[in-house]
Amino acid sequence: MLGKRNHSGSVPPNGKKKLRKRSTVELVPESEQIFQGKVFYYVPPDDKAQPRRIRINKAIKFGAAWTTELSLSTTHIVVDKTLTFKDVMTFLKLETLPSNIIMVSEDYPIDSIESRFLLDPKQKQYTVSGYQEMSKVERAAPPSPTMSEHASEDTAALKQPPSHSKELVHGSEIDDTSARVQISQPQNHDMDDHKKMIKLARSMEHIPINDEDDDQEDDIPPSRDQSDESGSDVEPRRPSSHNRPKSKRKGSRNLSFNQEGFTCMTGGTGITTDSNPNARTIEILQKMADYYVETKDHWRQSAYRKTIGVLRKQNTKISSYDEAIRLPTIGHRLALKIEEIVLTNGLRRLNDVVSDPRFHVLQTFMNIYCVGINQAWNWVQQGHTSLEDLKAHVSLTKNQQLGIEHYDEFLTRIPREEVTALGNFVRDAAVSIDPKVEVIIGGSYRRGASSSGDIDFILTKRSTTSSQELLEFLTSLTNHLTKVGFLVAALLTPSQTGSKWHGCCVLPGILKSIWRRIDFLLVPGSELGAALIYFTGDDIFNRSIRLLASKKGWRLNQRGLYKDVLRGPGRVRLNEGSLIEGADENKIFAALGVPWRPPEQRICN
DNA sequence: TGGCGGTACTG
DNA sequence: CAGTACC
DNA sequence: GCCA
Repeated sequence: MLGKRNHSGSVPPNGKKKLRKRSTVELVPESEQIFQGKVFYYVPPDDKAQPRRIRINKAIKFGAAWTTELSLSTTHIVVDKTLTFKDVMTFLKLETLPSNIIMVSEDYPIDSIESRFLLDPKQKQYTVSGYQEMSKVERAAPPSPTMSEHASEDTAALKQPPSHSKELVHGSEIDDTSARVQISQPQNHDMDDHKKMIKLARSMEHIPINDEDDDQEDDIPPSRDQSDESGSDVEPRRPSSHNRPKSKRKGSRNLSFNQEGFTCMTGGTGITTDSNPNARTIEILQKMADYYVETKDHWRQSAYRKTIGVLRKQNTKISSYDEAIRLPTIGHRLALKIEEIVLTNGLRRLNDVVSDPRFHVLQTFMNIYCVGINQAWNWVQQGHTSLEDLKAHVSLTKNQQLGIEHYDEFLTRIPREEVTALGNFVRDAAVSIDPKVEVIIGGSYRRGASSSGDIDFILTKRSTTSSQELLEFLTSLTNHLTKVGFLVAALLTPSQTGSKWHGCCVLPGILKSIWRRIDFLLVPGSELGAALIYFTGDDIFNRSIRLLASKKGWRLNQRGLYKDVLRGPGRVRLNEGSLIEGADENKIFAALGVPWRPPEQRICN
């Protein structure tokens, strides 16, 4: 039933589908792997039904990769015979089929395997019903109600949107690092198998990566900084051979984890690594991380970002598998990849992705403010290739329109001196409205960055105990700053219980000044410490220290550190907990057993 | 095998 | 609710 | 992706 399915589907809120390792699937000899380099997306995209599971496993056996998330590298959509073309397009929320994806019926892989050869997908028996009519005539044909009972069950499954978590299953452990190249070039439907094979062979010849040159690293001199990237996570490191779990700290629970392993315990070095011996490796891994954004595989992306963070801290070049695997957060596959990068100056897998023009389009779209992976992916799927396309053909929210209008500006970094100047401007205005208000610049600026992606302000007042008490002040401030031409747009304003304001500003009186992203956070004095930790970051540090708190049975957020937090299955929080400390940054560190470190040493990314 | 931060706002 | 954002 |  559909209700049940939808319900259970939404229970694991982050789509925890997991990559099912088919280590049990034994591959046929490589020469017989007719699906080598192909990536199959099945509809419905699961293997819950026994027959489909068997078919999928068989395809994997013959070299296919199986994905449950449509992505740039998908080569085939394999459709259950009970479904029509329109069903599939509706399910995928597509208007047209991307030209380089082949849609076939479920018989296609089976027959190909039998004939030991990639068959012509255009043959009638492999086309999905409704496909030809749709492509010939351009009329909106009503869905043919010719479905068996079995079919209706499967269409019910389609109600579940194709979001969340992808699985890419290769038959062997070797997968992506190895020579299993993803073929992502357009494969015209009228290209015959022979030509395809030639093309495939050719594509496997190149090893080095194309530097698509768009990455002028400019000057990111000292320090990293915040908003250039975000959304990684942190977790304990391997117990570093020497220091053992040792005694428990403070009144905390039975600590069955190694606190020393948390990134927040050591933080960043604080040293400004200008040139890192692992720069090239980092560059490639960063692109891999970008690629995994594309696949919506958030956690895999995180793993890459963590690895990048670790490599950045090394002052020697990590060249071999053995060197790499000893480092925290670097496991078997990343160690393999690091070795391959050093050896070949690139990663074969990546080459195919970055050379796909859609990859760049996707990245372009995602750089629009308030456009994320899902929106960007949908637009790419619909065939849009430029910001002009979007302006002309899709409906944009107000913020997205602003994002496009000021696309380059929002990507332009703000020199530290300008942040200081903007800060002074805000401070003067704030104090003139309420002399008791304090203005603190947070974000990468507080971490000492020489340039920032945006400007973050904490607005606080000693005597206050709730952010609402500052709402009126905020209104006066934004009104005033708007009137004098400092604030030029509001992107997000606080709800009645809210505490954040997002918008844009310029330094008045400067010709052709650049629009800057600016954020205000209202903070009562009683929460200043927690807010400082939050607003100083970086994001990796925040995740690490919050995870640490959670392992102790506590909770850290931007308002305070709380104890006695009960959590249910999946760490779902069941209660608020009771406040340990909120006002003093230092005391929060101390309570958690984290050695104090100044903001500059919280750069973990 | 199931974790991987915790929150606020929009549509 | 999903999506996007903040660090 | 990695880790407990």
